[in-house]
Parts: sequence; structure tokens; C-alpha cells
Amino acid sequence: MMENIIFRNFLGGKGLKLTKERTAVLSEVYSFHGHFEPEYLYSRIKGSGSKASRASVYRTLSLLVECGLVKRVTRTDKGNIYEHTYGHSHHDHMICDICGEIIEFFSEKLEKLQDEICEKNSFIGSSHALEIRGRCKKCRM
Amino acid sequence: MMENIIFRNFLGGKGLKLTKERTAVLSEVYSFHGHFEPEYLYSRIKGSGSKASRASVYRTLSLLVECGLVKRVTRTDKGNIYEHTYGHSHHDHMICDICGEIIEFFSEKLEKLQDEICEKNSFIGSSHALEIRGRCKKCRM
DNA sequence: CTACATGCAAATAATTTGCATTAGC
DNA sequence: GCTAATGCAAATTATTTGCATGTAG
Repeated sequence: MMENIIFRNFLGGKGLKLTKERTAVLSEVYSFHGHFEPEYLYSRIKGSGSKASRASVYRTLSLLVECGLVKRVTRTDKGNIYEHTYGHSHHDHMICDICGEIIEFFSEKLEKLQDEICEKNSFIGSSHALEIRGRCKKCRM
Repeated sequence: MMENIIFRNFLGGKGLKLTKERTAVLSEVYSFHGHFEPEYLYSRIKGSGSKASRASVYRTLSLLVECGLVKRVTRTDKGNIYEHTYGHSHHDHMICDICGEIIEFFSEKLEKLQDEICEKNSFIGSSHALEIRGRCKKCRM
């Protein structure tokens, strides 16, 4: 579990502690593949026998985003949606307006395009997120 | 003001009414060029001598998004950021992580890329939003 | 006239925070 | 042991909603 080492180092470097709760959140985040909301993560943790309060889930999630192990995918009207990143290569998302399904894709051309666009605007791009909205295969009608 | 006509038609078609408050919100939205938060819009309306409660600002904003006269640009931790769209061609955004500045850009290549990607995934894309994050010219260091 | 819209204040709901207690290092 | 982390419940904050009253068509 490379992610545990990454997290430990990150915390250590800032004088923070690797607690049971933080470990529980991290391992739960990496126990499945897909997108999640904080509340869903919280319920999985409770169901898994570990313990961590909602507050700790939120606090830990912030740390995980800060150290790059988790990424905020998008924000719905309800709240944030996250995904873990380690072992995941960079990708973007298509979101179905009908059923809400989130489909991942990767485009080499898009990566190059970002560099081009940044150069043209004297901007130093560090990351990008392309979100395409529409109808997925199932909801095509 | 084409946008007034568009809004009037939209409302009429749904049996809704064009009230003073809705007119005030629309004209305030179109009175300046740039991105805004609901609260900022509300304060501008109050300052301009028109009247519309915060509730009406929110309610009207939803209608304007629904009829396409306003678009939600992004969502910060605080809340939504909007922009008006009429007379504005489609574009995407670069957001500076340091100062928060939002820079607009347009890329023909990106438009084509969306179609390509959708085709490849049997997705019917209706819109996209590319958000590039990094450092703007001023904050480049 | 008769829906529909308004303003207000109360309700929501996700996230954050203060604080007394517990636990890494 | 010292400092940071936890759980809880209360606080925050953007947005929504119920309701009595006002108004556009």
C-alpha cells in the first residue's frame, strides 16, 4: 500500500500524527474504486467496523486532498464528490444529465491542448478538469 | 436588449409572469460583464435602487440558468459563480490558484475534441466545461 | 379575478469549529 | 509529557421553502 507510506510521510513532514481514524479513512477510500461523497464514505467506515466520526472523515479528506491522494471530482448541488488518485492515471469525466452516471476518459490530445492554451495566455497550468455533460448510452433515448 | 425578449418568451411559454423583480435581476445581470456570486448580485440590485429580495434573486437566477441566459461557471467552497451568456460566445476558464482570477479563453480545437471524445464513448455531449488551474501572469513569481 | 410571485423568517443540509478529553510520538 | 486529534454538538453559511399578502395578465 504505497498510499499509506505517502500519507505517513506527508503527515510526518508537517508534525501531524497518523491516528487510527486517519488510517481508517485512508484505507476505506482505497478499498473500492469509484467516486464517493463524504457521507457515503462515513457510512462505509461505520459498516466496516472501524470508527471515525463524521468530523474526522471531513478533516481527513481535506488532508488527503492536500497531499494529492484524493481529488475532488466535481461539486453537485448537494456537495463534493471525490475519488482516490493513487494508482489511477489522470483522466477527465463525462456526467450524464439524466441518471448522473460519471464516466471516466483520457485524451492525450487534451493534455497537449492544455499546454498550448496556457502558453498562449502566459498561464502556468498545473492541472485541468474537463467535464462533458450530456446523455450516456443508457439515457440516449 | 435581446435578453429581455428571450426571458419574456421563456416565461410566457410556461405561464409565468414577468415581474418587476425578475426584470431587475435580469437587467442587473446584464449591466456588467464578468463573473458574479448571488450575494454580489443582490447587493448591486439594492444599490441600484431596484428591489428584489435575496430569495427572488436566487429564484430568478434559477430561471435564467434554465432558459440559458445565465450559466453556472464553477462552484467554490463558498457557493456558485455565474456569468451571463447572451452576447457571449462559448468559452472556458483558467482559474488562478493564488489570486482567484478567472481568465476566459476559447479553443476551437477543444470544441472538436469534445465531439471526438463523445463519439468514442457513445455519449451525446451537450456542453462541456474545461477548467485549467494554475498561476496567472501576475502570480507567476 | 385568479394564479403565480413576493418578502420574510424559519428550515435545510453540507461542512466547520470550539472545547473538553484522549492518544500519538 | 507535550502537542495534536478526537467526538460531540453547536455554529456557519449558502440556498430553499412555507405562508400570508401583493400583483401581473
